[in-house]
Amino acid sequence: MHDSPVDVRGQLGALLHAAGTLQASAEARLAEVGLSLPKLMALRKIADAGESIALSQLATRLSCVKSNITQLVDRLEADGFVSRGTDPNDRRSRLAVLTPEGRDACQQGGAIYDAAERELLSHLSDSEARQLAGLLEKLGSHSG
Amino acid sequence: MHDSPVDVRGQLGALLHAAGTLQASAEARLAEVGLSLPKLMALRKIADAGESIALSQLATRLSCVKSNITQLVDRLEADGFVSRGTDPNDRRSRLAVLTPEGRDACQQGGAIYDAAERELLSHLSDSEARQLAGLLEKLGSHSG
DNA sequence: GAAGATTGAGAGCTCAATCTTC
DNA sequence: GAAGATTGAGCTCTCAATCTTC
Repeated sequence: MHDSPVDVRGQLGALLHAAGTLQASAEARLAEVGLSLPKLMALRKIADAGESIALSQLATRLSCVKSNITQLVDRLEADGFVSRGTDPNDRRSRLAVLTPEGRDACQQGGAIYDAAERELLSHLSDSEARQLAGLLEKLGSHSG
Repeated sequence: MHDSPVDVRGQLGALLHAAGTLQASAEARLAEVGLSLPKLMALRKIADAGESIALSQLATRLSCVKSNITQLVDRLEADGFVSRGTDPNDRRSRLAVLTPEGRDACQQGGAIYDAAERELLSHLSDSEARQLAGLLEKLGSHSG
């Protein structure tokens, strides 16, 4: 449930550890509606794109490799949250289409995720939240 | 190479994203000496414990499940960085023992990791680094 | 029975190679 | 040939079940 069992003796370690803890916490709550973080993120992207999106586009928007999406959609399809459609304009392309069950799961999972986020922020004052966002951005902008 | 392809529209997402990016960056550099982050963390723990430690202890110190350690040590053993020993006092227990190659890898990987950490911190002033540490600690203390 | 380790099944990720379609 | 998707192999991780030893 904690994906990164790393040491905590440094800033890098502290950051990774905090992220891992938060991620595990979010995953645990999402499990109650049959979702994981990656699954929820995928569902949200599909919903954002208007209930249907090419697998290739999904990979780009989730910043991951195409083969990963193939498998993620396989599982989402097995869950009944997504179905695969075809693009009439390009027979190479496959579409991930949200099912009614997928829309429900996205709705519920999204609420859980947003609540987790609000709870996270509730421990920080507005100015602290802004500080954190700024620091993370500063860190992120230097590691491409 | 990026373990968490999550959305970035919130603090939680931003944190997870920053951690993922940093982790990917560290992994990429470690790959040059044949190591991954989990492998390095394990080697460091073994070294810290005096070049030898029970698998059970290793699991505890890396905050992960025992079966994960079994497999991680399998790979480390295949790499030639670790060998399995027995505890004369308890025949149930198995020891992870650092090989000379493992010690070298730990040394080199540790230097790479520390350099990555220094580089990370170089983008922050001392007071910013303290702020970040404080904020992360604040976040972490409320998610058990 | 409890503790230590392992095995089996499976989620989530990567890369390299392949297949189809453009 | 290039783009979209998939498959196969492998890493990291979890949980449940098992085996040995205490």
